[in-house]
Amino acid sequence: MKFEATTIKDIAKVLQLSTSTVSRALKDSHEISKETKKRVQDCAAAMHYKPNPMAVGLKSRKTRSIGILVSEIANPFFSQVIDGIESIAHNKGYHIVIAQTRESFDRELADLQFLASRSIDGLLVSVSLETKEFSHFRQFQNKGLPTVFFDRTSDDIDSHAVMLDNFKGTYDATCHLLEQGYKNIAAICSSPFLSTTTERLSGYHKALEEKGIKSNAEDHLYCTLPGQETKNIENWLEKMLATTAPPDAILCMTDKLTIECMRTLKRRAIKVPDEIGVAGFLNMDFAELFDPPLTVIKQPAFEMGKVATELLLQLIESKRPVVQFEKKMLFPELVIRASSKKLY
Amino acid sequence: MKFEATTIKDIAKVLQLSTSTVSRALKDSHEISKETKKRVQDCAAAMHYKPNPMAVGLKSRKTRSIGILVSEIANPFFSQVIDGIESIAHNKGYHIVIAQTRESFDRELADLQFLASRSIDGLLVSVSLETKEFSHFRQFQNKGLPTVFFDRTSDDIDSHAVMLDNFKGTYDATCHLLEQGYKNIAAICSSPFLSTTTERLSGYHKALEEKGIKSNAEDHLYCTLPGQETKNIENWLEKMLATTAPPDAILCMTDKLTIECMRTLKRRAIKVPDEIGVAGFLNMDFAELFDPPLTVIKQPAFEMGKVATELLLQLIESKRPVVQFEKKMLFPELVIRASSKKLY
DNA sequence: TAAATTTGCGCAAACGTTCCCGTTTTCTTT
DNA sequence: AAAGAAAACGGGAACGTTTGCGCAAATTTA
Repeated sequence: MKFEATTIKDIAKVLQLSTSTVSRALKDSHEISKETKKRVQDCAAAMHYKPNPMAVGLKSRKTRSIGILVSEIANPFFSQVIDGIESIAHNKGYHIVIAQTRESFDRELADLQFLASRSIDGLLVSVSLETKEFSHFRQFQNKGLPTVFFDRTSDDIDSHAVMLDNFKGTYDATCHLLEQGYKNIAAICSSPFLSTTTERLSGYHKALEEKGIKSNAEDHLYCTLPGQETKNIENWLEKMLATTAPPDAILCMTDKLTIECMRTLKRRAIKVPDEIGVAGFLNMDFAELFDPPLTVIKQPAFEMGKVATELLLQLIESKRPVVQFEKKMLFPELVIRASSKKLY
Repeated sequence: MKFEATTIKDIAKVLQLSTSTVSRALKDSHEISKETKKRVQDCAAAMHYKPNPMAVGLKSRKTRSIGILVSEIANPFFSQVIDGIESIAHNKGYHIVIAQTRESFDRELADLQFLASRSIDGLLVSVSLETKEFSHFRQFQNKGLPTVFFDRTSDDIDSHAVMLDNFKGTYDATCHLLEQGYKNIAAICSSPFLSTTTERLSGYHKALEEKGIKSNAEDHLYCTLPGQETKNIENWLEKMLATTAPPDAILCMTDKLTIECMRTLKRRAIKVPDEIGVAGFLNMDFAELFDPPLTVIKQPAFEMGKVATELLLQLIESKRPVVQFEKKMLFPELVIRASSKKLY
């Protein structure tokens, strides 16, 4: 199947002009007369002329498209971020091209190659669960690929980044749980190699510390393997409940973990918040409809997508190499609901 | 910022060969000697050669990317579909390029232009809420753009399509509600111009008819305007509850409407299912965690994305124009939970 | 052993744009 | 009125690939 489209040549032939003149006329160049410009532009409109992006790209070495590398498109948080990215990109005339790593480092590597082989002008990345070092990104950055990290990022990479104030998120949530009177707050978190995890853990620890509570690391569950969350939580909970001082509250540090934690508690018929309090990250605007309504830490996901894209476009369109990088921080919102209200 | 990459020319220069030989050697052509091929391929690997997609695209008129046009990326149903699309596309070496209409016909038109101006090899579409006719798609199809519709589609378009058995979805759900003893089942649905809406309505009507119940159209709420769902449902519910025979159950015909309906009921402190039963479309795997656990019609969204993409790639890669079009139908799953269990 | 075929490679055009240089015509300037 | 400048346009190379054709050398066939 082929797709015939009008080119500059077609217009040139119809109007008895050269392709250079047509090209310039379409660009509203000063060295073309008013009348010729009008003729060309009218003709182009009539013939439904659209510049061939690949020809333009080949000349200009620009594609007007930006790549997105995330772990899972269907994760509501990421799809909200992508929504934000698209909204800015669309305004500025950029396409978005998406690849997902499914939390695999190998796929991250492959996708990066795939995207970076000059079919994108810039890259927006949230690294995979398995990613422990960033040399592959640095390599492409050094080759001139503008890159902005969001959500999951790292200190030892020189690049723009947009992230949540993760510390504040868990600090506030933990303080809230403590205020409610919970004494023994356990934590379920993702891979300890993720920046988000360490930041969230330290917010949690800080809050405990301030109350003179020392948290023992055995209370933490690290879900390092993607897809194993349910089983991990199940086993961990069993173990925790059997201890002499079982937790009276759980803080879940990612959306998926919050959901899976609630699911496990429900399956085991453990009442929330009666028997155990729950708070956690969750980026859905209907957490109020849960049983019980969930206390959540909400991220400005859409906003994060927008900010990251603005930074990236700024990078792409800058004339001279950028050496000063910005780290933008966005703020979480703690929405308190029944799941964390201690009943006396 | 520029992005230098090795080209075929560079390899040719290093190896003292012509570009044509290099090109052919990389394609494993039979008219190049074994040794030369090896030299070229080794050299290409060493220099990290990647073919320039735009140059290839310009020659071949293929981009190895497929466009996706949906109303909302962040809608969980669509993001699951996109997940399915990506999984197939990635395997076959295709990029995905996404645009969202935000339910606006004008944006649909603009995005279609944007995508179709030869930067994609094929298109996957779920039309906007406002779309009442399909001539714009037909126009691009006739120009040779392979197009596959999914979810929201139409009978009067000649193209592959993948859709849900919407009739079965609402028929089964309505039968279930009737079996539970609900007598007066109201319906909340989306725009009546959408294929999904009419099909879902007819499944609902058929089930009622079989029980000798005639449904009056005044019981239906049509949410035609995107973003107005909450207000519409609020007003409609108020009106309905004031009638002499208020509904004892509600069937919600899209994910968003199900959520908004539950939210409204909760806000008005109407007990489900005690005062009113609820069932509806919802594509989240944690509907069990709602209060009450929700009876839902689940769509195989991931599967839908996969099937649609397979059809599209088949279309793209077919030698001769395809004239026989397939309509594939996928089946919904009714998951019965507490929200629709009538209490006696 | 001469003719025919095969093997292996290079030349150059093409894909649709852009842009650096001309070249011609018209308009200023002195 | 002659010279210079500006205005308006065309020629053609280049971006990185692919591919039909041509051509020499090596190999097979009669």
